[in-house]
Amino acid sequence: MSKRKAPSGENNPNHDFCEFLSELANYERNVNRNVYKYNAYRKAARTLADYPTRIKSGEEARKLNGIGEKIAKKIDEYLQTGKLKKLENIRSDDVNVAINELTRISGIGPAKAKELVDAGIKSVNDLYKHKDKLNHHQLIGLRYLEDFEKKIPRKEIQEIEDLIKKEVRNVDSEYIITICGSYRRGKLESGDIDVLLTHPSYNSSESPKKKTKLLHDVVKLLEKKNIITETISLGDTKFMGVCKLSKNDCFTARRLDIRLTPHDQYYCSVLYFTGSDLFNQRMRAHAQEHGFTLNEYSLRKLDAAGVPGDTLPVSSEKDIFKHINFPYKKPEERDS
DNA sequence: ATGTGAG
DNA sequence: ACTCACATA
Repeated sequence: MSKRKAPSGENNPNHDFCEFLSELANYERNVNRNVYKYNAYRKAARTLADYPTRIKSGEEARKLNGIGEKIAKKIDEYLQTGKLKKLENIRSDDVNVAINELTRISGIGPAKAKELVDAGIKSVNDLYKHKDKLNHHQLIGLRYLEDFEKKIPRKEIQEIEDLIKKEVRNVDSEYIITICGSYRRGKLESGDIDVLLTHPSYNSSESPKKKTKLLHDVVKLLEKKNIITETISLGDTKFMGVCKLSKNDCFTARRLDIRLTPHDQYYCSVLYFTGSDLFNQRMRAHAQEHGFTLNEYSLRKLDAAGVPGDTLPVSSEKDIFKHINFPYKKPEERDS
């Protein structure tokens, strides 16, 4: 789940068009490394996803933003034959197949995958023989490929949450910890564990000295307690790595991210990282319409010229909803 | 420093 | 949009 999937609208009348456009988009990005075509297909897919009724012809689609002659033709072909010749070719293109397999590994994106395929490395199996071509992140991705593709049961995240909170607060009871993502939205399983961390002593105006220690101390502690087992990357504000419920091998390795945010920005961050992506998009649009700008860090009023002013005081998620006059939604209600 | 890739 | 790793200058 750590890899982004296409923003395809679920229950819209043009869902199947969106699907094939997004598959074409990925092909252009991954295999041909053509971001312009990639963006063009994505834009067309977005347009169709927002279109309220079923498209009946290429001609009808042609009138829409981002859809020109070529895509209109594909829509006609798809409507008439139920498939796309180009897509059939792509699906049987072994370079495409190889790239899609290699990008399953955390740390391998389209560029690295292409590089590997060009060097004759075309499968996960081949990778074991060419570990010298991989960096630290990718080696971990390869080692834990099986584990990382497994969903994490809610119960397990709950246990990890309790464990992390207990150990961290035992050292400094003022740390504030929230696990965000789909877990916070009440889902029964998640792709990874996204921990948000803050401390009342750390504000956005603060010296940059303090933060360095705050995150690093937590990471060190969780390593000592054998909760964190691997570090993929560690900066002053973001940790990416691996955790296990116990040091025994019988537990699955899980992707764990910890981000440290200033206390005064905490609730904007919690809101943002709880998602869903679609909900965030909707909420930001609403904020815009009511003369505000909302991001991961702050909520600010826009002046007449649309320039952001002072940051509004926020000491809970509800404050944010209240400020922009958006009906409060519990995390469980934020799937769309 | 700066750019690129990845999440 | 932004953070971190890594390569290259």
